[in-house]
Amino acid sequence: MASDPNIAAQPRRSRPVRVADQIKDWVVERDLKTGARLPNEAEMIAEFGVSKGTVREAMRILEAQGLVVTRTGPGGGSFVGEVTAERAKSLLANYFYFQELSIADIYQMRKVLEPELAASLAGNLSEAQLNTLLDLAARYDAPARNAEEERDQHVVSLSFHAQLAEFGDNRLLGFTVAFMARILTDLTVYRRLYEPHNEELWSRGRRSQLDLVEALRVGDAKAARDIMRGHMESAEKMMQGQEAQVLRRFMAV
Amino acid sequence: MASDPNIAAQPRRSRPVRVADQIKDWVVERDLKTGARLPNEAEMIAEFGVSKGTVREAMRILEAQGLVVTRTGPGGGSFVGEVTAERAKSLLANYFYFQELSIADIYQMRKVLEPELAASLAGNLSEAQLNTLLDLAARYDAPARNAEEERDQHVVSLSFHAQLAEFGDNRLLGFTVAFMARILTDLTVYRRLYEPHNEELWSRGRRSQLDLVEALRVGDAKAARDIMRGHMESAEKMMQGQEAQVLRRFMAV
DNA sequence: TAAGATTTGTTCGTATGTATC
DNA sequence: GGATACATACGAACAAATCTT
Repeated sequence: MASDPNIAAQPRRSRPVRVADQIKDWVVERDLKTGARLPNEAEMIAEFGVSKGTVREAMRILEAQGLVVTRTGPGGGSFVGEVTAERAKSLLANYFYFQELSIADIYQMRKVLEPELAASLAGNLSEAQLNTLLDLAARYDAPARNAEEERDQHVVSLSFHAQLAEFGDNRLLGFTVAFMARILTDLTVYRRLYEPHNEELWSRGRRSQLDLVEALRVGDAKAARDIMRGHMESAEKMMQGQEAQVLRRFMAV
Repeated sequence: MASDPNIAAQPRRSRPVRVADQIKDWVVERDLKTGARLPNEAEMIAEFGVSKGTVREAMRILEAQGLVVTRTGPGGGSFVGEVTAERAKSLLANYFYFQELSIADIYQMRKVLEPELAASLAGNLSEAQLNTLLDLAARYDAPARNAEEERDQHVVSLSFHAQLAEFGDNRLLGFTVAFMARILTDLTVYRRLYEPHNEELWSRGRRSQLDLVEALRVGDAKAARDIMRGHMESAEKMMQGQEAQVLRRFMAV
């Protein structure tokens, strides 16, 4: 109910922050849903007894967290805005900007989560969903001819996994898998020049995605898990071989 | 380098968010570290050619994301502020406020991640760290006598897992495990009145934590993994029996 | 302790932009 | 196109916090 679970003595909260907290409480108390209308500026000024500037700063705080959206014009105003997965990923990425994440760290999680996700999807996907996956796999049916093409294939390959994550019912698992795909997408790859393109690894990776879709179609959870586990192990090897590093940057919200 | 990876046509960005983005770019370009000083209000007004109110709204946006902190007085101003794990958890929790998370969802992930974490810690903890874990375990060495005590034990038990998460080197794995512990801590438990306290489950849970610490001490990764897996399975059963539901609320940042 | 300097915090009045009718 | 109802942005003044002397 309250917006502050740990009521530890804060250093001091500025007025805009306190107003933002009050609005959060206001929303939770009334159990307002996405799209519900909030009081307009003038009403908030009266309600909280603060100036326009303070109200506006409070709204920017809530907007930055994705909790409200604002529109100008007649019928405009502020509305409860659902936090999108995209925004949540960006905000979380900002945290890891300050952390040292290695390829090994990411793959330690991918190696257990992706197989788990694959197994839980086996037999639960529609024909349309399976075809969506095949379409993505088809977008790199030829070996990359240069570094740029290889990077493109890498990105598409990751969107295959992100798509898989969206198909599941478990929003927590789906979000986590999609977030890792996003981190890997924003990767700077320092490829060693003398490191040749490994065609055998590429064809194994492609093969495993097709096999995976087939296992999902026939509902073979164990096969899906095993295929994905093997795929993750090769993928990690490839990344390590390319001495990939996680790119440090802030994400737009 | 840029703060906007997907340059898709946005509906329109207000001046404060554009200023906030410019400041982010400014920080990334110069590779400013935590604590580095940002230009003061007057300088930003001159630099970006906007009013004081706009600059302040931009700062509130960055503050809400934990990217800057601001202090008043001489020597005050705005500084690059590391996003804390606490804040990241709060922001992420706001996303799941709008999602329907079940106990089963959370435990599908816990059952694979916690054993993985335990295994990776085996043999890598100092005596002091092991003792910290034992201290936490000692805080519920007697069966709960009522619902309130049981809830307290639940919270302390989760802090055991959160502590474990902090001891690891993998920040991604650690954050994810700690985040799940936090969600479970903010749980509303609707215990069925006719459901008696299950003392056997309690003693098994306590036993497994002590066994786990021992396995970690002697460096037996396989035992640590197995113990944790069993512990997770009992914990899920207990939660399901209590018809626990994930509490919906906004988190303070 | 007290005064002064520095920087953010807050208010108010006014004007402009934007979308709907 | 004009009227209306909103948010958006500016500028000047004053308040509060905090550091130094």
